[in-house]
Amino acid sequence: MTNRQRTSSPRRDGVTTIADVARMAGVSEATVSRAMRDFPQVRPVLRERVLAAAAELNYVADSNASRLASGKTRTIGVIAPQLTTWYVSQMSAGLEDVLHAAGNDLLVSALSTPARRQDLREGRARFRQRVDALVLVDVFVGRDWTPPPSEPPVIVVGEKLDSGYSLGIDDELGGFLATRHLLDLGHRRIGLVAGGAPESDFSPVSEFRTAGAARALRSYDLEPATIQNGLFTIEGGRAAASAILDMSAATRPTAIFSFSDEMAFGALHAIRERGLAVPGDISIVGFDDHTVSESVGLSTVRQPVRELGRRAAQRALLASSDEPFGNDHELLPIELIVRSSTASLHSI
Amino acid sequence: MTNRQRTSSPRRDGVTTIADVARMAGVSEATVSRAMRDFPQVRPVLRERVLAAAAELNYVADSNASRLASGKTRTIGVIAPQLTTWYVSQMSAGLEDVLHAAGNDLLVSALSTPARRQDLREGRARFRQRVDALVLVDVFVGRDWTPPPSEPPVIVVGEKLDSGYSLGIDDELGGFLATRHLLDLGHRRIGLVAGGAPESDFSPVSEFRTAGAARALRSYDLEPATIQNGLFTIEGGRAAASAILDMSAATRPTAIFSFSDEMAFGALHAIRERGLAVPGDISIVGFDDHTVSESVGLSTVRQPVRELGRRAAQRALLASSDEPFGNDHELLPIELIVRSSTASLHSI
DNA sequence: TACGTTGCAGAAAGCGTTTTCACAGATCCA
DNA sequence: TGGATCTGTGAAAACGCTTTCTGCAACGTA
Repeated sequence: MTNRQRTSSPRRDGVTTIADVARMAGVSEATVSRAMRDFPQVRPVLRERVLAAAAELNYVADSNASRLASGKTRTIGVIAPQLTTWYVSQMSAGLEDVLHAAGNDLLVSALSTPARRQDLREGRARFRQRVDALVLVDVFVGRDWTPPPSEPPVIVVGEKLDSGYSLGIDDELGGFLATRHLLDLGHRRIGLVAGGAPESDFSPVSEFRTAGAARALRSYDLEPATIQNGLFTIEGGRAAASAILDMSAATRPTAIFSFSDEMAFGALHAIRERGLAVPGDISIVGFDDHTVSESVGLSTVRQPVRELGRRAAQRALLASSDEPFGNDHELLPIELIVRSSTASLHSI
Repeated sequence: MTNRQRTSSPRRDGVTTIADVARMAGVSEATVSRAMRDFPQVRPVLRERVLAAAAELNYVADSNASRLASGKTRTIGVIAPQLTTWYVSQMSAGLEDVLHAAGNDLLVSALSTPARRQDLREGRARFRQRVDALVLVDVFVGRDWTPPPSEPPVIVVGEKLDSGYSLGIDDELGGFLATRHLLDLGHRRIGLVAGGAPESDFSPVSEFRTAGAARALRSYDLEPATIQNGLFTIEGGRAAASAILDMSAATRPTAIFSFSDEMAFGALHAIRERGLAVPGDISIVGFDDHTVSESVGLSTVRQPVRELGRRAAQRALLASSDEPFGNDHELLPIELIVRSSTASLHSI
């Protein structure tokens, strides 16, 4: 009965601590700590002994204790307006792909309410000291925003930042490609279904895609026939499309460019509800290349969302180590995918 | 120059600690801790002073330190085979709904590789001492599985457990409803698109839905025309449907019951690829009521996934406090939604 | 007046790691 | 052969909280 010192009253039942391993391996706690983390200065013999003991006892370092001692959480946080969109779930999967492989964890948080800025502040507060880095998906901070010091480094996805690290795609180009495709097919009255928060302006992403669309239209001396806010939701897309279909026959677009596939799905619904056919009566092109877009034959602009997530995670990992981590805006390629939802105007 | 004691060298720059607040409010750290957590035994005057100081200094307790001291993480973990399915992302959203409101965090992890059991063990190990409770979504542990002690309590979604807490829907009933709907429409050759891991058996969920389908068919002295494994993915659904469509005209089903809407989307694609029409040439009913199912007019069995997530979160919260937390299997209601992908056989 | 109580607040002892610091022994160089 | 430089290890000091324990007043109660 010699153990009465530290082994006396563990709070949670049989959790083994570093002390147990040290005792079993006959070394100090410090050596266990070093051996477990593959530090070079521990002799192979001892390392083996420690690892064996750890395995035997099924020991895993308490992450909270190690965080407290080291200042590293091995956790990356992701903040997004909502978790249910296809875009965000793909992104999370991409993040998880690389974080898991690197032994890091993913902490997610939604900014459900509309008061974006405030929530972001709140979101960051909740994550402060909890994560090594933060990935902001689709939460638009304003390009002049600069991450405050004494807070975890931030990776912004979907918006270009003046300073700091951001990544995304060339939205202007995407808008251009989709619109030119429609123009190439002979369409001249083109309606846009853009997106943004309910009562606020369109999101920066929308602005850029709109600009791209406008550029394409300009070469024909045209303007968008109408721009509706589809809120980047299926239901919103349906409402937006309804509004477009309600236009008088003379002005009603013959083609719709929806800034997300999900909104396009809603639009498809609205179109079918009225007994109209796609692409017979109206063409529609989306954006994203949603997983089900191929199934429903939706033409779209593909963006590599999961890959975006992977890159963001790599960057976050980099930022969380103390690597020099410069300002940059990384752009991933996009691609127009033509399926059966768009057709030549003259074939009607 | 009186402060040289503990204030000397903070590791991360200007992070304010409880000591700062204590000093500013002129009380002890213990009192700050108590005041911040609304403990009753601190005088209102002091509480005010503390809260004011904390606000002034923008103080937030370091969660790792408090976890270490208290043994509570205020974090719930969720483990799922993959993050990209609609089902899982809805579930996560539901979890987040209530966790966020309760001031808890959500830690997510995917079990990407096929070796389920092993991964689960690994997943749990990674989460050990990191979360107060674990939610297992769609990872099938076997109904006789019982959570090991000295690990966080587990909530299982989608599988009924003999002991422990689980919740889900009545899958057998769901299978029955979908199949009877098809039978009511006059279909007699019905193909099933079930799901499970690539090389393994069908998942328990699939087994139950199959049983329900069999029960419905039995009243007509029938059996499923075929059962294909669609892997619960869109692509898998497409392949499964292709296999079905390749059957000889005499045996080919006139209707398909797909165990998930996503697989049904894939099936729709396969059907359209062959120039066949839905529901003209073949009827199809799905399962889930995926967000885009309404848009594409897919008949389906709706299950309240997000609500399932909310319940799971509530239960996880309960389990993480030391509430008595009995064994139970909670069932949420499901509902057949008839849209335009199913039609009477005789109308063909 | 003396003696429990009770209510509040501070001191201090953890919580389980990591990391600095000190140190013994081995190795090196002149 | 003596000092100087390495190497590998352990002791002990953080890390920033929570919680127990202790103690001082103020309050009945006898």
